[in-house]
Amino acid sequence: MQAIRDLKHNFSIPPPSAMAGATDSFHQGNIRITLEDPELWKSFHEIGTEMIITKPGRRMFPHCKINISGLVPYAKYILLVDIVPEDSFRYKWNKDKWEVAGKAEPQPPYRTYLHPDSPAPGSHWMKQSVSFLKLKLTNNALDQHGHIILHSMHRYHPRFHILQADDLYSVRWSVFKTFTFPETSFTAVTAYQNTKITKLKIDNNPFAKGFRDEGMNSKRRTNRGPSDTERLAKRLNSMVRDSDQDSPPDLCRSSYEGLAEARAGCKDGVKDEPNSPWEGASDRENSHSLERDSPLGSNARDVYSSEQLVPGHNTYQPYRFPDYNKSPSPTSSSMSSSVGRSSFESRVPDIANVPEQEGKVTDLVVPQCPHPATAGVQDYAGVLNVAVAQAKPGMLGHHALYAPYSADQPLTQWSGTSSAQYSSHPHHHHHLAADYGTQAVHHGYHHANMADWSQYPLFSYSCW
DNA sequence: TCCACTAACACGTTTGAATTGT
DNA sequence: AACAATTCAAACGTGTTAGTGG
Repeated sequence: MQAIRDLKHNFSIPPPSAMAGATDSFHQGNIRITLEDPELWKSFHEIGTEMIITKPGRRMFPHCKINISGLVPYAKYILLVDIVPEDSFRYKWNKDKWEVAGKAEPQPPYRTYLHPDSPAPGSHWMKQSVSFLKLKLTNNALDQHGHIILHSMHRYHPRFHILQADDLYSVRWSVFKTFTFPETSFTAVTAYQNTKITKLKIDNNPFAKGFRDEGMNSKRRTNRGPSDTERLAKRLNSMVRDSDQDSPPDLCRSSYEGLAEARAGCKDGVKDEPNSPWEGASDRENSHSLERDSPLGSNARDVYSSEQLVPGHNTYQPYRFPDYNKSPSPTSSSMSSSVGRSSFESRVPDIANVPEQEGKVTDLVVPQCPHPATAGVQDYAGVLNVAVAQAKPGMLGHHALYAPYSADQPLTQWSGTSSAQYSSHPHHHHHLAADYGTQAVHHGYHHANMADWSQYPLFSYSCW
């Protein structure tokens, strides 16, 4: 609990003058991240990526793996991943298509995954690719392992955060870079719905090799003896132990290298697939369009583009669109999206010329107060809600921090730069115009009013 | 009846400790 | 004695599917 208090203090709001200076000083960097295996991600995205979520937790596939450049080699950074809702709907799989099934359920406890190498020097992050292999997704709201909790049949996308800090206790005024990749959006499911996704996963994931041989699945036991109970207990024990043990670094531990060829072949096959899994989405030109996937159309896309939302899921609530009935389906969204996302589509032809894939990035200023604030609900501002697989010296010694869900934090407080402000950054827009689908969007978000920061946490308050 | 979900399943991959070699 | 390479068993991760429950 002392750790929480310390963090709370570190993330409290500093004087406006301090903020202005710090903001300038951190803009000298040019941090870039690229998504590894972009073709694989696109292959999935074109079909409609599904991620299995289970009670004990399931890894993502494709994995979140990135390459980073532009960091100060000797400065220390913390890498975080969180997964945020794509829209405010619940979906269902109906006759080879995803359809809106209703309003989204209330957000589960918000969690952020902290890369186990954090904090590490920039040189460490840049010398090799950074994978979040051990990030797990669960649908268990009471999960004790620190996995990221999601709702089944809801759509999400991961965000990558880079924070310059010596450790979680000394987060200073720094630019909080947030990156997103449109092709990493996915639907959380408890069982695969789209058989094409299943096939793609089996073809690309070595762990699924056991299911490649036809006929083996017919072998199923009907008698489940006591040994099963023992086995289950054993597995449960191992899971508990695993959650408590230090995990080896995730850096460059990918075991899926050498799959590029199979992937390329797979992708080609997908490209020729005439049917989109999203209802009414038939325009191949929009195969990379996010709004194709969302019944919100351009509105949803605007929310997506406003990647200044470092706070938890709950901050999305006010920006959701409860009258989803007005958005008939992803079909209409596909049509209306051209206005809101013109820059995305215009850059599609340029993808081939883009050497590497970058994430959409957001700059955020992480506040820190030199003086501890008195206890109070608002004083929880900025406490990281982090799931960490491995604690380093100086880091939190806990594997998971939990946050109560609340939906009373207006997104507008964090979106001082919505699409309008976003457009005011021509440099970033250039990236958009040239590289959508492969390039990240870079948002510069700077809050003009300190009151905005003082009222809302960077991350939801956590306790354990 | 439908649908989302769970648990058990079998098997390939990964991991890391133990062993052997230099 | 120290280090590297190899071996091997346990643990892990995977999609499938029967069963469950709302």
